[in-house]
Amino acid sequence: MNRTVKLYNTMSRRAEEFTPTGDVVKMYVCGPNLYAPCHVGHAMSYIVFDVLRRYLEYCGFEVRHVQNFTDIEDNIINRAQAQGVSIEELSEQHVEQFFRDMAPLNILKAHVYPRATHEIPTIIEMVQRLIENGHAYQANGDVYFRVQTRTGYGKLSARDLDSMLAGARIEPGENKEHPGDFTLWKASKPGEPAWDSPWGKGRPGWHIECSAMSLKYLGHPIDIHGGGQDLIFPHHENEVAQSESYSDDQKPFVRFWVHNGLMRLAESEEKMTRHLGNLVPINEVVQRYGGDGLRMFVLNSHYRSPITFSEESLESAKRGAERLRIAVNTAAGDADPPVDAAPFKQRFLDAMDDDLNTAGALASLFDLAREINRARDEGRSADEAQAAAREMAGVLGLTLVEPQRVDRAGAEPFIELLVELREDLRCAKQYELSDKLRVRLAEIGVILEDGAAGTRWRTRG
RNA sequence: GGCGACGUAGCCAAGUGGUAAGGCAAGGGUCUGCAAAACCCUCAUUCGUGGGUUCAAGUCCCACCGUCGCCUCCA
Repeated sequence: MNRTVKLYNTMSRRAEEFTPTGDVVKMYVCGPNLYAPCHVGHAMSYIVFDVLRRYLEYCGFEVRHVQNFTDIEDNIINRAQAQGVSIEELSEQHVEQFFRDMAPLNILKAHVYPRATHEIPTIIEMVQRLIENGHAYQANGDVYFRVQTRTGYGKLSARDLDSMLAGARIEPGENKEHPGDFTLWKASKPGEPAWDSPWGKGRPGWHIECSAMSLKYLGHPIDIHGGGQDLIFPHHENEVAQSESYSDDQKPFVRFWVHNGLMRLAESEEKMTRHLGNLVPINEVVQRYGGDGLRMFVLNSHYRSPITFSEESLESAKRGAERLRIAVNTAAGDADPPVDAAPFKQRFLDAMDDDLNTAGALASLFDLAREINRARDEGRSADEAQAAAREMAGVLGLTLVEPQRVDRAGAEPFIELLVELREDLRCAKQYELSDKLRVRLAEIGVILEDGAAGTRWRTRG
């Protein structure tokens, strides 16, 4: 399927038609630092890039998806020391947690998950090259990137060195030539994890790992580099500087920079970052609103807009997901004319083409759901339309399966039995008892619906 | 201080020149023993405020008010 997908590129600050360089779309998404569990803000980012990947694949592109894990960095070292464990143990624990958190969100797995500590030789080679071509220098075992050699420094984040210096937060650092220079390699203190290098024992700086790993696993230029807007500066700006300097500006580093807006908390209005201790764990949200609920919440607004986490919005999203689920999963009749999903699908795809307008795409999906429900009420056929709706929901990564609060398979015979007993009670007009059964089942997550064709039941999270 | 966003109904939110999508909530109705679900109807003459451009502006320009983000810990 040949579609024209437009994507907003942070570098050019406008939406551009997306085309890959080769047969395969090379997509690199910045992963988490492994010193604390992921929070809902991370979930938002991974949901956004999951939808981007799903849509590109839907459009017929083959996507090679790489996501790093940062497993060496100050926070990890500090946290590991505080807990009396090695950085390997700490990272391993959070990698496992990461996959446990992502599974219910229906996030497709990346093809490669490189880790900084496994890529030390590549990193060293890269730093060495940067020193050779004059873009980096060593000082007392540290290696810094020389910001002033790059005329384009600041092009991604739309700022220049002078205006950055106007801000008060740049620390000069005694070893740096220029306050804006950043660390490529950091000499280790006694007791810290360290690797041998031409500059002595040390460890990589934060930014260099992504340049090294994207080069190794995808090759430059990469088509899409994604992450949260908080990474634009300094992280991604520095990646651009070092990666393009590495090839002496022979190769652009990234063709499309894609950044999602950030999530913040309603009450405190504070961004949910872990250093503020103000985080909402993913599993807690999933338990209350379901994976689809969280996804709906994220996709109901544009990925570049900031969103505010609130119970009300999550509840609203959860209810919406339920509405779609019922529309798609409840059997309709077989009379003519069947529902024609084509115009809804068209609207859906047009919205997705337009810089991933998931809110617009969802609107079309909801309209289709109404058509399906209407047809069902009229006894008309909706099988194909339901299949189309499932396909559209699938592009958005919505599962539309019932939440697993009740072990459906195990409980089924017993629920059926209760439904049957309740039918008998209703026939005998024993409504007090039959209503009690319905109420009690609802409390444990089983919803009964009495219709003309008998009683249907479903589960609810 | 520098750079950049945003302000659309009770809440969330789409919509970048042609006369306001969608979801949630609310009210009325159909169906039902009662519910639930679903369907139908109602719910912004109006898009922070004031000017301007235009035949036409939520959409472009200017000013003002307000909210928020980034400025080397951050998805």
